[in-house]
Amino acid sequence: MANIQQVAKQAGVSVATVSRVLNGQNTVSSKTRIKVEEAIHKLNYEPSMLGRNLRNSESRIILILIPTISNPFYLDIIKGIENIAISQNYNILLCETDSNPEKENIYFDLVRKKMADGIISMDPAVNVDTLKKLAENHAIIQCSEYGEDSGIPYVTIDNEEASYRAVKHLIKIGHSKIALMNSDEKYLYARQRKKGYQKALEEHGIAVKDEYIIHTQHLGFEYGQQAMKKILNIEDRPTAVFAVSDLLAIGALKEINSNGLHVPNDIAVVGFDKIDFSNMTNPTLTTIAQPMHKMGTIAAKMLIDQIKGEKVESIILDHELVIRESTSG
Amino acid sequence: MANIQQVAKQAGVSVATVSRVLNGQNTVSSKTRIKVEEAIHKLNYEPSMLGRNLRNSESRIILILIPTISNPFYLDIIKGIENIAISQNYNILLCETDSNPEKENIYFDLVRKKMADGIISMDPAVNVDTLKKLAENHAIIQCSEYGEDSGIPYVTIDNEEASYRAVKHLIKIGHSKIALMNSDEKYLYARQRKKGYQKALEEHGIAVKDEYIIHTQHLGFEYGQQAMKKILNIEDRPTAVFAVSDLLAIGALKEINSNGLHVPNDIAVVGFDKIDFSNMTNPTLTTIAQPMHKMGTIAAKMLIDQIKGEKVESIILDHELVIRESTSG
DNA sequence: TTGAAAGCGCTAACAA
DNA sequence: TTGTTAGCGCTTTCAA
Repeated sequence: MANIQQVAKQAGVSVATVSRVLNGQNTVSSKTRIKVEEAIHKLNYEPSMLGRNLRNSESRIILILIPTISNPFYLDIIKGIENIAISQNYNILLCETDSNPEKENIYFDLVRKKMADGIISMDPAVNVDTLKKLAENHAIIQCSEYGEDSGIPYVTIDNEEASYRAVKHLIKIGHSKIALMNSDEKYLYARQRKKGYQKALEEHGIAVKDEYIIHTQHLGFEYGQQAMKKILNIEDRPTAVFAVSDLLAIGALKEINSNGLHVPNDIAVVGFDKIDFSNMTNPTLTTIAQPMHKMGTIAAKMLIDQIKGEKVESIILDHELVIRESTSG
Repeated sequence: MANIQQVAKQAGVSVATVSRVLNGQNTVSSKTRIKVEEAIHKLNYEPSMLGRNLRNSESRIILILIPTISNPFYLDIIKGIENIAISQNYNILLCETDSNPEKENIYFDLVRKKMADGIISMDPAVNVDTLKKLAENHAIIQCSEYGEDSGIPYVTIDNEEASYRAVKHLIKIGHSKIALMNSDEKYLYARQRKKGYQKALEEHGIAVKDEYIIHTQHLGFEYGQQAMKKILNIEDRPTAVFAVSDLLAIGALKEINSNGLHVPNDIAVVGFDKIDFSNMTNPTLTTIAQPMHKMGTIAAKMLIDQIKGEKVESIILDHELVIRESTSG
């Protein structure tokens, strides 16, 4: 493993010149450049990021904080981030927090210790206070999820509006007994989506029944199944369910089927996220599509701008209601 | 952002002493230690990994190479790797190659340039020659997929045996017209699983029919649907399908259902991988469970041993046939 | 157009 | 038990 010294020696130039060639500076005569390039080739030299990073006080690593990699919702966002990152010579450290403050802190330490240049947080359970403090000295962007008045830039969709449209769709096709399968309301998006649900009902003169609103601890299949069990046991059984996540909705689908009921004839189901699986179920799932890839690219661009020291503004992106079999007999 | 110099000054000691405290060496008197710790606290000091890494010629970063993050098969393996890595103070760079040599090379460069200490490769499409060359100077482990005589240590399961058991199960429950939905045979695992399929058939005196063997380009859901279309069009239609991936099997399930046929009454289906979603389908999917989490932890341990300069041996782990509704009416 | 030299922040060998 | 100092590999300022 040769270093820059040896290359310089081999080429008969100074290390400064080698560095100039390495960084494509045009203050090097082509004769010297060729000598250097030959030396590099001959010694099979690869510049060390370790030295460069220390010198430049940067790591060229970006942290992505997600609660779990098991939710496919994040996949496209990550791909979006990755596209931009790679094109700008950044690398991505994918960090699963399990919504656990201790694990979270391990990753925060990475930026405190300069192992990472910035963070894109997608964890709704993130400790906003810690994040705020960190944001004083480091580049941070919130993606999809955000703390209400954290002052940290975010890119997201209008959750209330999306939820409102989903429920309105159910009302339009004739439902009035609509259950909401929500996650914990400690999360902002959960509160926003509940608002949209309420707004749609109220706008159509439908009373909001507390017993129709079920909360789940996490956004997994099994939680959707469990929640659906409860819904099926409600005396005045709902004829439609709006779940705030496709994984929940798919769990609900499964539970409804297992009970010999039919979707959408007996119960219509709407999900949220448009994950790949939502098209593989039987019936396919009506859902809200977020512009995930775009959200990722924008978040990455915002973060990199921030790392460069530029000021960035929060953005709210459009969403789309995708109507499929689970709401159309 | 204070550095070690300033801490030393503040504490009235040398940088060496601060470094000793930082690294928990017990050659520091508790009086001095306390002075240093106070200084650290007062200055809000965080040691820079950049300096430490350069000095120690390490990055404490491990690369995981996967073809795509969209296949949930990798999730548990990654979690296993992560567990070990974090406990040993390593971080993980998740690298999606898209089975594209150029993208692959970007990531290989990371280890060439010391930005990463080693690689766990799970990409069946990886260029084995490049990998071999890289392995001369760097720590590399192959996980799940491996080059036959690359000389690079691997951890995997016995694919032929697993496949053999899956097909034998289908034979035992009365099938003799069994299709194989395989991926491209340029992949070793595809060849091995085909062998197991053939072995099971031959052992029971069932002729292997070429037209019953369908190849797909990728392991996505849609590819399973397409392949199933072909199988349904075979004149002497198979009564069972063994797919080498759950995603393919789920696509097959969907296609069979869409054609008004019943699983398993008309056609039985077996998958491979036991991804989470394989339990959410209707019917639930019979499949081969690989010990994914364990595979991940072992791969990580092997890699870290290798980074430390130890010699490591390849390992073959057990698998399990999980019988569910798609093969039991 | 090139080189000498300082320094990024840390660890560890050696000396005291 | 502590301090001095060299040096990990690189970039960049300054001078030539």
